[in-house]
Parts: sequence; structure tokens; C-alpha cells
Amino acid sequence: MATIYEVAALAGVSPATVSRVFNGNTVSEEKQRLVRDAAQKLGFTPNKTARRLRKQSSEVICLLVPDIENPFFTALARGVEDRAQESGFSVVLCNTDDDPAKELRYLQIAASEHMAGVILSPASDEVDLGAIASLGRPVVAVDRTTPYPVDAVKIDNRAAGIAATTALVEAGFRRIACIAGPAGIEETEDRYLGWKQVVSARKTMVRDGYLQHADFRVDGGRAAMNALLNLVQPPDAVVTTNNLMAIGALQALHEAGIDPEDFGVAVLGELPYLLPPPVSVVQVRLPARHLGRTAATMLLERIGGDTQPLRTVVLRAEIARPPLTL
Amino acid sequence: MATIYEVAALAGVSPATVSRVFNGNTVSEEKQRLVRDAAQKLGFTPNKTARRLRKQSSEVICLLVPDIENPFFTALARGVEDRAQESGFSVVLCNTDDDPAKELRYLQIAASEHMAGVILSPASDEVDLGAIASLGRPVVAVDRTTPYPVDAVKIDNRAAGIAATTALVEAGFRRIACIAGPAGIEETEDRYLGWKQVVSARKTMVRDGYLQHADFRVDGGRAAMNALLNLVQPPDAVVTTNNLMAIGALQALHEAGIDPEDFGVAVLGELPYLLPPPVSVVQVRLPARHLGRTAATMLLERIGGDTQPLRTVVLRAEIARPPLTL
DNA sequence: AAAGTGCAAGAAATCGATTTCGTCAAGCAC
DNA sequence: GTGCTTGACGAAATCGATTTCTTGCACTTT
Repeated sequence: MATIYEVAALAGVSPATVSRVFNGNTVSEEKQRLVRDAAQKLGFTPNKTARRLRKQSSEVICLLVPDIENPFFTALARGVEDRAQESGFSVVLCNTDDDPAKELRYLQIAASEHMAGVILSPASDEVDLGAIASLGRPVVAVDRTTPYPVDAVKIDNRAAGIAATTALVEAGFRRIACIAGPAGIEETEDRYLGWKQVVSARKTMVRDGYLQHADFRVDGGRAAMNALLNLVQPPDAVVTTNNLMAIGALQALHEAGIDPEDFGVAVLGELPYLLPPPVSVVQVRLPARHLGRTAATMLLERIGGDTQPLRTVVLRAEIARPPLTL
Repeated sequence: MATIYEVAALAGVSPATVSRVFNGNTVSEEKQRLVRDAAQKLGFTPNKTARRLRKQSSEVICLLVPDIENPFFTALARGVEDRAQESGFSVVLCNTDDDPAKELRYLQIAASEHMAGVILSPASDEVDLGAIASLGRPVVAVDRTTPYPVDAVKIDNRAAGIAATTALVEAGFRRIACIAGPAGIEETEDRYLGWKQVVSARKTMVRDGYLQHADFRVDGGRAAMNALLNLVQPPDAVVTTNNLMAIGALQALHEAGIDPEDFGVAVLGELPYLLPPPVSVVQVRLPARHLGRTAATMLLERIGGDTQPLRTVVLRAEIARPPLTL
């Protein structure tokens, strides 16, 4: 790895001049050529670490997601990465497992690594953005929001909940339950509120026990579905507020020997490669990749010095009806 | 962000002593306490960038995979990340999209970022590991191997191919086709050879047109399956050499109106959340997460100075029969 | 008691870039 | 011709840690 000094020596100029050549400053044609030739000959690549130390910032952005094995976040990460790449940025991807301690650890790393900014889907409401905030590094919240004053990109979750529930109503279902996420998480709370709004509008549809809370995972969805099926008057359809819980619910239905034709399932999120698609499954497609791309774009704008007021971008989910075209 | 100098000033010692306290060198009890108290008070975190510049290395490892949206690589990444975390390392995850140019770009970044090492699933046989190799940074190839002399972790692909094919034979299928990956990619080539070995052992099972090559994606699998179905004597079962192509194949079967009960499908890899599991699908579980964890372990050993001869670890895949317990 | 040994800890060099500051010369106005 | 602006570019400071070199003191050893 050749350094700027070796290039300078070979080109017969000062190191400062070499730096200027690669940073678009005023250098004469003549010396530009000399420097570039020398750099070429030595296979010179600027040392990112030294540059980062001096500039107190780097071309790396940090992406914190709860679970990279969830296809939703994978797609989101992909969107971030694609956009970052276009601007010459790298992405460090970290799993928080919805654990605030892990999250904090990664945020500290982001700070001490001089990363240019952070995109995160906060594990809890009490994220401590103090460290990066005090460094003036931009932060964008994605999918979930935070009490901190940062840019955000989210989905219109209430509308998505309404769309999902309405689709079931239109399909003729009348006893529609809901499997919601943990209480207090805004993201799924809004989706549940969408369900509630539609259901409440028709008195006959309101029933006790039709709201189940579960964690975000497959097993939680299965347990909740089983609880619903054990009610005296079980529902004939269900809205699940994320993709993994839907899988759990479908598993429970399958195990209970219920024909998917007879039972409506509306999913907020995408079921990966579901095959064959049960006729009565409604998916509300969440634009995960686009969410990531938008967040990255906003972050890069801030990194570039954009100082406009805080923004929250709300993306609309679109409904996909069966038959699904995969 | 407090610096080592501020801590030194507050503790009444020299910066060198502060550094020594945090790096396990000889410092008296007395000063240790002074320094730690001062550091605590200032919320001091060592500046990783400065340290990296001085030490010419960092606690970051670079993971290059062809496609992070493929659940196989997601699980692999998860394994790498978990192991890295345990040792205080961070992981930079990069998508190569099987594009050698992208791959090269990321390898250069890894080098100029002083990353501690690289784990990669090479996009092509002609990966240029020159840059990192010349820096003496360790490299581990995962899932696929390279002509370069580096450690590797892979799956016993031929055995997996044999197991998948044998399972179909045992289930009574006799006209077994194979949807293989692009010719020349060792990984799927070996799986296809496993199929070939089993089929060739029984003369009556060898037929023209039963070997299809496709890219690694869903659409490729679907096209290949359609081609198979259009043969004069179509197969009654198929072995697909990766997970995405299997999904494509299942789609094609579904679209052709073929009852999954009547057609055997053996998959090398896991079908995510397939529901309900068609009775005649055989999955050979590839231990993706473990693959990642093993690769990370080997890399960390090398980073730690391990100089034993090159190793190739081969992991055995295990077969999973329906009914699948998800 | 003089010389040798060991160790804690400060001073200063170092990693490799960027950036400020200052110099020098050319160009221009009066 | 003198004074002033402007631009190219070298010298040196800087980012914040680690590490080598050095010093000074306490403690042996003969």
C-alpha cells in the first residue's frame, strides 16, 4: 500500500499537492498529470483510516435492524445498501434482536467508528441516541419512530390495517379477529387500530377476545391463533400485524385441520414464497426495499449538509390479492 | 467525545499511561484507579479510528455474499455476526450480486479500511484476492471455494446431492430429473454430480434431457421445470440444487396443475416457511448458520495469529423429511 | 559504596491523510 | 515602478491513539 508520501516523492511534489489532486483543489495541469502518473505506477489507494481520523467522518453508514432473518428487514437492508452504494458508501449491518443493550452497544460503536450516520429501527422507545446526536451525526428512524427529533420513514400502518380488514369484510367475513404485536409498539399498534376502526364501525362485529397480543415471531402467532380457535365463538377470519405471526397463524390453522378456503387471513407484510397461495389470504405489501432506499436517501442528504426541518415520510402500502403472482 | 489527553490531564498522568491502562500494560494500582475514575467521569471511549491508524488493523470483518435476500445467505450472515459479536468484532455485510466488479470494489474497500479479515462466497473463480492478501489479512471462503490458498468452509455437496436423490428413489420415484445451477460453479456442480451418481447406478433411470441448467434464481427454476414438463416423457420427480430454483419449480408444477402428491421434489437447501408442506417434498437442510459461525471462528483464529496449515472444513447436510416441523 | 538491574511512567515519534498558514511569483492598476 | 491581489504549492500542524525511547528511582549484588 503506497502512501501519499511515496507518490509525492515519485512525482517530485509535496504530499499536500498529492492530496489536493485527489480532492479537487487548485493544482496545475502539469502537476496533476505528474501526480496521477505516479499514483498509477504505485497503485496508490488513499488510506481511508487516516483520512477518517483527519476528517472526523467516513463513508460508512450504520444500519440497525431487530432481525436480519426477517425477510422484511432483509429487503429493507437491501434498499439501503443499493442506495448507499450509488453514493460510494458502505453499510454496516447490525442485529439488535430487539435488545436495547445490544442496540446501545452498536450505537456507541457507530460513534467511535466515526460512521457518517445511522439508520435504525429502534428496539425500544428509550433508545439512547445521545452519543451520535452529540457528534452531530444524522439519524433516520425507519419503520418505527422514536421520541428523539430525527427524520423518519414509515409506513401508513393505520391505513394498511384498514385496507387489510376491509378486504376481509368485502370477502364476506364477519367475525374478524386481530393478532397484534406487543402492546405499546407504535408500528403494530397503528395497524391494530386500523382493524379496530373498521370493526367498530359495525356493531355486530365487535366481540370479546378477538384481540390477541403476541410477540413478533412465528410461535407467538401460532399461540395466538390457537387461543382464538378455542373461543366459544371462534372468528372466521384474522388480521395479523406482521408477516411472521401470519405464518404462525397459518400453521395453527393447518394443524387444526381448517380448510384455508373457509378462513380468511389478512397479512400486514409479505409471506415469503408461499406456495400454493391459499385463496383466502390477503397480503398488504409493505414496501420494505423502498423504505430502505428512502431512508438512505434522506440520510445521505443530511450527511451532505442538508439542514431542512425534520421530515417524516409516510409510505403507503399496497394491497395484493390472490392469486398471488410470485 | 473525550480524548485520551483530557483523561490524562484530569487524572494527572501522561497520555501514554492512559493508553497503558486500557491495554493491559504495567501501571501501578494507584494510577490505574486515577485513570479509570477520570475516564468514567468524562465518559471516555477510545477513538477507534486513531487506534486503527496506529495499529494498522481494526476489529471489523467484511462479509461478501452474492445475495443477502436469499435466506441461505441471511442465515449464514447471522452465524458470522453472532460469532463476531462474541469477540467484539463488527461485521460489514456486502452484496456482490455475483458481480465480479462489485466484489473487487468491496475487496479494495476492505483493504483500505484496514478491516481485520474477509469472509467471502466468491462470485467467480477469478476473484482477485491480491489486495488483501498482500496486506497479510486472512481470508476464509465460505460455501464456495477459490483457487487462492485460503481457508474454506463448505458443505459436502456431493453427499447432499446423493442424499436428496436417494430419498426420491426410496419414495418410489423412477424418472428423476435434476435442475442444476450454472455450469462451472463448483458448489452446485457437486450437487448435480451426486444426483448423477445415483441415477447412473441404475441404467433404466438415465434419460436424455433430464439435466437442466439454470441460474440460481426463482425464474430460472421455473423455466427449467417447464422445460422438463414439456419433454416427451416428463420426469416424475426432480432434484433442485438450490432453494430458490426449487421454489420456481414448485411454482411451475402448481401452474401446470400437477398435484404435488404425484410429483417428487427434493431440495438442496431450505424452503422458507413453506405452508402447507407438500407431502412429496424432501429437503436437505444446509447448515447455513453453522457454516457462517464456523467461517467466523476460523477467521478469528487467523486474526489472532494462528499459523497452522490451510484448512478446508466440510460440513455435512442433514435430510429433513415431511411432515416438516416448522 | 559503586555498579548493575528492573520497572513505572513521561516525552516524543509514529500511523497517513487533510488543512492551515505562509511564501513566492505572476498579473494588474495607477 | 510601486503596491496590491491572486493562485500554486511547500512546510508544518493536526486528528487521537499506540509504542519506542528515555529518565529517574528503588533495590540488589559484590
